[in-house]
Order: sequence, then C-alpha cells, then structure tokens
Amino acid sequence: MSVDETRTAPRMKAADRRELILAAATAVFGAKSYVGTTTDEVARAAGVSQPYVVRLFGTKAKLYTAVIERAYARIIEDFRRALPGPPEGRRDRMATAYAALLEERGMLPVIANSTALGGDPELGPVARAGFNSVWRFVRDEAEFSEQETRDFMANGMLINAIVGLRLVGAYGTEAAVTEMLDSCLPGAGDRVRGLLPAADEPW
Amino acid sequence: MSVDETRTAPRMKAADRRELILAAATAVFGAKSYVGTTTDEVARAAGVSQPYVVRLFGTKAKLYTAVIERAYARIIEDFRRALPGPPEGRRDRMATAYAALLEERGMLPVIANSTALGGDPELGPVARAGFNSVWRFVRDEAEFSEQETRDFMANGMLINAIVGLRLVGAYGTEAAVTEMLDSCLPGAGDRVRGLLPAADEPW
DNA sequence: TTGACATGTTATCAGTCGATTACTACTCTC
DNA sequence: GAGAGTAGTAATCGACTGATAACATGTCAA
Repeated sequence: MSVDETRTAPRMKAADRRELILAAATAVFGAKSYVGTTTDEVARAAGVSQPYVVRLFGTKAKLYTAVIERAYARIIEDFRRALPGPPEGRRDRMATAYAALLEERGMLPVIANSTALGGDPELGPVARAGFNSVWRFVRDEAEFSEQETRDFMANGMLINAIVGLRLVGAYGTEAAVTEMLDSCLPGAGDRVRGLLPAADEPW
Repeated sequence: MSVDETRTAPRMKAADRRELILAAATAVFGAKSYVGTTTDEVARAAGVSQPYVVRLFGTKAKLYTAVIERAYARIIEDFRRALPGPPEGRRDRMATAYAALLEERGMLPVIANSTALGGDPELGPVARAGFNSVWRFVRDEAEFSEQETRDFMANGMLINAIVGLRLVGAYGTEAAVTEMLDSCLPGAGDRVRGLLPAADEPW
C-alpha cells in the first residue's frame, strides 16, 4: 500500500475516547436504532475495535444508556441557554434550539426513538428519566404553565415522530410533509437538508 | 397428567388463525417492541408453533408489517365511526376514540413504537404510510384545518410518547404524570388501569 | 373411501452478535 | 530506563433466534 495505514488507533486518554465513541454511537444508533445497530458498527464509526467499545462501556445497553443521557443533557443545556431574553419570545427560542439539534448527527433521532423504549427493563427507566427532566425543566425552570408545557411537549413529540419516521426525506417533495415541517420547526426549511445520518439509509 | 393436554392446536381456517396470531402479536410486540420480541413468543401467545408463525407470514418483518397495518387500519376505522354528530364535538369524539384504543392490548404501543421505525428499510415505509393515512384522514375526511390537524396530531404523539415510555405506570402516583394524562386523554382516569400488557414488564 | 390439499408439528440449522480472554504496545513517573 | 499502569487489538466463543426441511394429521369434494 502506498498509504501509511495505522494498525491501531492513535493513543488517547480514555475519557476523550469515551466521548468520541459516544458521538459516533449517537450517529449510528440514531440512524439505525438501538437493536438495528451492532457494537461493531459503532466501533468502526469510532475507529476502534469492537471489544474495546464493549470494555469501555460494559455492555451495549450501558453504552446506549450513556448515549441517551448525553442527548437529554444536551437538550436541557441548549434550552437553558435559550432562557435569557424577552419572556414573550422564550417559547420560540426554545423551539429553535430544539430544531437546531437537527444538525447534530443522530441527536434528535436518538431522543425520538427513546420515547419507544419504556418497555425495556434497562433502557426504560433512563428514557423516562430523560423525558421527565425535560418536562420538569419546561415547567419549573422555564416557568411554562401546565397548558403551555403540554403544548410545547406535544409539539416536540410531533417533531420526534417526524424525525423517527424519517419523513424529513420527503421535505420539499411532498406537500403534506413540507407543510408539517414548516409549521413545526421554526426555520426548518434551510436546515432540513443533509439532516439524518447518511449512507445505508434508504428513504 | 390429569389435564387432557391437546398436542396440536385445534384446526382452524388459515385466515382465522392469521387474525388470531395478529392479535397475539400485537399484544406481545406492543409489550416488548419489535426487536425485543421473538417469533417464538408470538407463537406461544397464539398457541401455535414458531415455524408456523413464520410460514404464515413469511418473515418476522412481514408479520410486524401486518401488525402495524392492522393497527393503523383500526385507528382510521374508529376515527371514522366518531365522525357523525355535531361538528363542534368532533375533535373530542376522535380524541376519545383514540384513548379508547388503550384498552386494546398492544394496539397503542404498537402505533407509538411505529413512529421510531423510519430508519428500517422494510418497516419504515409501512410506518410512514400509516402515519400519513391518519394525517390525511384528519385533514381531508374529518376536515380539520392545517392548524387543527397539527395540534391534533401533536397531541396524539404526546400520548404515544407517554404510552411508549410506559409513563402510565406512574399514573396516580406521580403528580406530573397524572396531570399530563388527564389533560391529554379525555376520560383517561378510569381507563388507565390495567393498561399495558401485563406480566414480565417491570415498571 | 380415497386422495389431494390445507393445517399443523418436531427437529435442526446457520448466521449474527455481544461478550470474554489473552495478548501487545505505548506512555509516564520515579 | 525500568516497570507499572493504561490504551488498545486479535481471536474466538456461546447463545439466541429466524428460517427451513421433513414429516404428520385433519378435512372435504367427487
């Protein structure tokens, strides 16, 4: 070979490698769902060997748990950053922050899919905790009313469904979908392209 | 044994057996999700052998496809039955019809989970078609405005998330969940108990 | 009643995939 | 510079599970 192939991944502090793997795992899990993804795919996406992924996180379920927790933490973080400013624009700023997550590979699909995980003994509690933390934030920290909270969350769940169903692929080509996205996601139009993890995903 | 065990399942027309298996599969898939369920579990729930399930439906994915299609068809059917009557009560009647699906074992979880299936090459198109058919019905046949449609669907997706997350288990015990369910599901309070497929589901 | 088709079973396989084991190599401190 | 801890790999296993093959039994028309 003319290319100087590195046999093993370049050395890295375990904490950094963890974060790198989490980001890769988010993209892959987001694209192919929990069960549809193998630890080997995650490993290859992260540029390390499959056993190393397992050893760093213990089990596949624990890895996914970490992915979910990281995703929800990220949402809360973004929401919190959207709080300061005129109160009447708060809701829109938060919605925009949510829409902006679309650009983070896999982040939104992971969250969207997490709402279907309640039945899993191990992942269920984590998903519930994540959902609950968002609800609490909106209600307590952002100080939405009960009604506003419900509407905000409902709208978010609709976005999740659209993402989970991969309806974004039909944006621009099917009227109903375009209409839907435009009315759900502020400023989605420009972002929506190049949205979900590419490759082996047939629309 | 004192009990007279039947060695093989009693004879039945294949069409009836199909429906029986579909109902059983809905309950099991609804409780444990697509990947979390084995064809053997479905078979045992339906009282037949595992190979027979596979042979009747071809593959596990095709079985699940049939389950999803049956569930969405059922929704549309129930919605359509809720149409006649005073127009101002239409939305509430449809919401009630949706809530009533809670009593059909697995029906709502299956639908809820289907919105996370877009990434699957085989199940994705089916899930999208189901979602789209509901949207179309609400918009065209029930004649909701664009705004009303979005709100109605969003509320439905919130219900789906609550169901998918198995939050109903906390109804009555946690204030946020009780508040949520009561405001999402008309008359949910009385129905909500004995809701999701029992047994091996740890809350 | 017979034979052809439909309904069902038991036994078994083959691929997949998460996990384990045993080993290598880098790096950093003392 | 030695050696101990850390970062990583290759090889392999064992269990699960969807699918297939081969076979058995019931049903019904002519």
